[in-house]
Amino acid sequence: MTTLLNRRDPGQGSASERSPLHDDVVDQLRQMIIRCELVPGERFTEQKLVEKFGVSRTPLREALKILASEGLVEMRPHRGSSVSPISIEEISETFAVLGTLEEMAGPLVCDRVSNVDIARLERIKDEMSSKRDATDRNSYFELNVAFHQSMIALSGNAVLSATYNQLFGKLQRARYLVNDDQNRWSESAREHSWIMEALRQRDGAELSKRLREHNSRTAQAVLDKLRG
Amino acid sequence: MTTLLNRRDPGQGSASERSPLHDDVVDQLRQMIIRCELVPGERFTEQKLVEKFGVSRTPLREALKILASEGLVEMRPHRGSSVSPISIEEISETFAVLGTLEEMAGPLVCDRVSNVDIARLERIKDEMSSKRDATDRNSYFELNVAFHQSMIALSGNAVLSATYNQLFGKLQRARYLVNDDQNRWSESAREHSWIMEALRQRDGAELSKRLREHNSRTAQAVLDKLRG
DNA sequence: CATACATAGATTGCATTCAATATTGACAGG
DNA sequence: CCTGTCAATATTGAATGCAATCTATGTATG
Repeated sequence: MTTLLNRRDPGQGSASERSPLHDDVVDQLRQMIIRCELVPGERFTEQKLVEKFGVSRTPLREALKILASEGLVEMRPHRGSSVSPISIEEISETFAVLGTLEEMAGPLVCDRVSNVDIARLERIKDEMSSKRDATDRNSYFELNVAFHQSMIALSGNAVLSATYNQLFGKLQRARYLVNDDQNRWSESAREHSWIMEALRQRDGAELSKRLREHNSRTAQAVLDKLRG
Repeated sequence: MTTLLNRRDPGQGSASERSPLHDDVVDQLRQMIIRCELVPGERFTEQKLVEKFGVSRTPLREALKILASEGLVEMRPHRGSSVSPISIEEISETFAVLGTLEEMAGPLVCDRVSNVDIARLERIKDEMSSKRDATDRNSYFELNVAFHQSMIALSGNAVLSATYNQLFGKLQRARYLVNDDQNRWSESAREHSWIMEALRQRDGAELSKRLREHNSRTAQAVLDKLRG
């Protein structure tokens, strides 16, 4: 492959929708980091990445800056960039904050959620279950992201939602390392069902409780795996 | 003034501490935006900023990208950058999230805070009071930032702290527009004292409650001002 | 007179070049 | 043999130049 980029060229579609180059680089790099194709701590020279992606240093560096602001890469002046190491401490702290945000969202979501919204979430959950034996865990991952982020988005608080998504993203790598655990997998599916049940009943307090429980269990599983 | 930048040149001090150019630009621009010297919504061409700061377009653009990730500027492809408008909705939502994070921090802080920490916060609070009649509100502002951010930092959860600081930063502009209200000013000073009292007693639940109360009142004052 | 289109100017996106800094390796001194 | 210093190389930081895109003005047409 001469370039990793596979850009959508608007061609005739609604023109002027061409995305900046660095956005594509960001997306590609983010995925590679989340999927641990770039191992945590690994240092990369700009030259290597330039060759890999087939772009010049300017958009590449813009991409690195963005990923740095997301916490996925670290940049030290004059010393290059590297993939952020996975810190168990940081993972643990992130789970704690996410749990609090989910708890906050519970009542807000129940106040606003429509039947259509619930149906959408059910579909996502069911599709996730159908991927039970999936050989490729990437689609399961995407669905899990969609489930949780869609849920929080229903709170109607865009700042909450954006903050949540940002922190959620920082956990993806750690989750990825762990999601081959079949026990935790089915446990998680059950918890998703409980969560949906509370949502259908519009019981905000109960939804908060179950979200936190789910968060707590997931954190436990991820951290156990990382430590063991 | 030929350039707005006033860089610290390491000279002989611990060498190699030279910060990248764009960091200085970021700091300057951030302050100008927070202090509303650049009015919300205002569009700026890169050329203008290049002349103002005396740097080339490359570091300037890097600076804009960073501020965009902080939510202070908006960049649209091929259409340039502008100061993010202040949205009352967004301000309100941000206060809500901050309140939740402070509530989360309360018990954590009380579990870990030392007498030295408390003394440091007291000093900040007292200094803030001494700036009561300050003609320049900038130092009051800095102290208020220090008070709240130092408090949350004592939680020991670095992710919580970073998230809090980021959101706090997005509110600074709105606060700045409001802080000439003398009534709210003295009310706020009293609330700070109450907060310190709960902290001295290491009463986590009470600290959470008072932090949320303070947050709620501040939000009310800011939003009232913005609406009126 | 209003609207659509075309062209010129302005502005941003990307590539390349030049400068500053860090890293590596060799060599001299202890 | 180890350690500290200095030079050579590699790498990042900043500036400049070129190409692509948008915006604004003026003209033609209904």
